[in-house]
Amino acid sequence: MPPPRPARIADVAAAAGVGVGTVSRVINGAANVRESTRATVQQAIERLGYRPSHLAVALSRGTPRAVAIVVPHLTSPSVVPRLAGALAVLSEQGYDSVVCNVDTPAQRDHHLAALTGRHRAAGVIVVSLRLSAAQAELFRRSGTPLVAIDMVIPGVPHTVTDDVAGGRMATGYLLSLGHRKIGFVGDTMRGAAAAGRLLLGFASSQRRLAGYRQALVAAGADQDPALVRRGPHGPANAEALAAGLLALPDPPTAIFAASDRQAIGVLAAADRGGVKVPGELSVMGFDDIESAALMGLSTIRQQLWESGAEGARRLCAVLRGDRVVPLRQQLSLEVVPRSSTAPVPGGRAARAAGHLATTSDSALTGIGPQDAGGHQ
Amino acid sequence: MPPPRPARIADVAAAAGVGVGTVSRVINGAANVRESTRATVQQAIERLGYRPSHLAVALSRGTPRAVAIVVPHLTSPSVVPRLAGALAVLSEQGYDSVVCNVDTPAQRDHHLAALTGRHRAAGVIVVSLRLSAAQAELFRRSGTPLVAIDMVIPGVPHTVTDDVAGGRMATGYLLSLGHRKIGFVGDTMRGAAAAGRLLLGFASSQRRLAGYRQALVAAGADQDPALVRRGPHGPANAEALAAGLLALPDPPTAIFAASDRQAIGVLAAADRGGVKVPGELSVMGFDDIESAALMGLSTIRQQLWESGAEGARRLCAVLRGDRVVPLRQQLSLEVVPRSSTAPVPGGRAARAAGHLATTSDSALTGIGPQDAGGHQ
DNA sequence: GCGCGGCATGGAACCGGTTCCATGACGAAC
DNA sequence: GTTCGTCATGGAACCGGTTCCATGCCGCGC
Repeated sequence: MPPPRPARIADVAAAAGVGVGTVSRVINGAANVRESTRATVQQAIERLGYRPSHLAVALSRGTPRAVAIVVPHLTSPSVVPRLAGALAVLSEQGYDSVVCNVDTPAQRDHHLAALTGRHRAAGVIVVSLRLSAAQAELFRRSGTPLVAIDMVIPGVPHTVTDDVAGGRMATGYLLSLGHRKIGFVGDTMRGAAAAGRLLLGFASSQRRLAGYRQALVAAGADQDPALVRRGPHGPANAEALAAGLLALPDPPTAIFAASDRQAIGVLAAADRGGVKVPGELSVMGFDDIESAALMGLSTIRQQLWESGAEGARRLCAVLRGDRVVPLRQQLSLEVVPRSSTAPVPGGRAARAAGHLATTSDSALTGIGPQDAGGHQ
Repeated sequence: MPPPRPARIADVAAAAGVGVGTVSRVINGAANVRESTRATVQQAIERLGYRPSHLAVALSRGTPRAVAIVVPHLTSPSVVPRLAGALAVLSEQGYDSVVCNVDTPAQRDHHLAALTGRHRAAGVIVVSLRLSAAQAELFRRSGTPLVAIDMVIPGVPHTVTDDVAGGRMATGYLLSLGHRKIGFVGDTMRGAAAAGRLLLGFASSQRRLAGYRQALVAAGADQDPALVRRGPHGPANAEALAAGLLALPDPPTAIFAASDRQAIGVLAAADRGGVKVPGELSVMGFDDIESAALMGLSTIRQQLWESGAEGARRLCAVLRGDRVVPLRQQLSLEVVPRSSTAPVPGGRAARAAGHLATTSDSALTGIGPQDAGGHQ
């Protein structure tokens, strides 16, 4: 039988007539090896078809060459680009990426506990997941480097966006089109928890709502509590919420949904109710997931792919031993006008629309409790 | 400092006053350990906060507890559910899942070569990716178990669907609604390769086209080559292709797109051209991705999540040492009628629509070169 | 009372690398 | 010619578990 037993480093050493240390140096490209020796060893490696054991290397070096990424609700469209961005960077840096998908709190706790185990992962990236103090402490004590994406964890490098500013931008854009009665559709914590879903999106929904309110206040526009509808996450629920808004005696002329998925539910409600978009109703989403472009949905673009890539880059920096400062990294947002928004029927305004369309309004961005930083 | 050095098994043994072998037995729940000893060791483990080294365990046992999943174009909506299904099963079975996203042939080759390395992965799942003979041979020789999803690889367990039958079902459904001029929009290999994209979707597009043709022949319907349009993958391209169909002097009353993403492009073209769906044009997709439901797109449902889960289950079976027979596992398809299809305007027919709507037509399924098997 | 089987146990060998230290050869400087 | 430094090299120790084998103790049967 040709491959009775895979060759190990000692076999190569014997075949090349050298010591194991020399073979190791050749493999790792160490400097102090005579050229002729290197060639001899190289030949022996090829002749025996030798491949180093990934496990043995990792064990000797004392650290696995794999990082784990914990994501909630993998099927949710906004997390996929984040994951893809992280995978691209990690792959390029030579790391294996262990992906942990999490749909329930139990799964989250299970994976987080497991990942703090010894020699489990060189580092961990968590996406959109809140950690309990105990869990964060577990990471600290186990010495497993941690970075967060779309979630603030004290003492941990995190890559986020300013959702409050985003809420202001979306609402400000609608205001600039002349809309004054602007509805909001988003999700609640309570409903989300009751449905067994994690807090994915909740925190951001809450902050985007805050931005919505700030923009309305700043513009002196109508702030009718009846125009704010919140319920469990998901397009189907959003559709029901939007239907409620459209059934009002004096319905809004525009709706800002806290996410593109929910905005798609709003579009469905409009379609079902015979309300023309954007003729009678403007709809604004958030995230700029792939479907948004396909459906012509106006939205706030969030750098999803880039957020994953940046998180991964920062983790790699930590793994190299670099200090990552500042901990907070904030990616910018951008208004993306498409065909779901239009000036309010019969209204004036729409003067600043062209301006707002292609860049984030720095004046608006500057308002509020959160800093509006750039990259790094 | 409290944690100067993580405890290892020898420390536990010393603390408990036993040998390392005994500690190992306690950890792994071996039978021959006196109860009092077990308790002592257990206490020592907890007192020292001992956690076994994942790497050392894997190295000793001779196999990593991780499997790799190679997927093309992670951002493509149809692969995400497949991945999620596989992750769910693997996680439940206690495996780490290393995800390799592949966007170019070079990346594919790189990952496949790496994964055959020694102690790299306990097994590998490839999704929608063709392997060269050399690559398949590499897996065989390296002894790395391999299973395929949505791709036939000789000698390797694979979980697939009958795309030809699916093409027949989609076209047959449109025929049952009375449509006779039915267009096809799909992708080509040439265009895909030119764009640097992999063969993702191409092979299935080709087979779905074959089913389309079979159904037309069987129904004695119009088979105009001008109604078949193929180009690079992606909704934007599909939109252009569909626009071409709609601009024909005698345009089709229905279009079958080889995938939901392309169908969404068709919908966009209809929208842009002022063609009412389903009033003037019926549109049929394939896959049943999440967006399809949101947009009311009629489609052929493929069990995407389940395909990933089944592939993972079969890999686990191989890893347990079970023989997996037969190699081919075929998942069923289903017509999902939504609001993008309607009886042809002014037509009779639509008699069998209700029937076809909820179940695959077994008569149609039986035709053609491929077997129509069930699960397992 | 003695021999034997079985069970709990200790510990060495092993998984397959990396790394550090000791060694020997060689050239340069004195 | 001798000594010292440098460089290539061999090989043992180590990473942290699992596993197998030898050992000792015990109880049982004769």
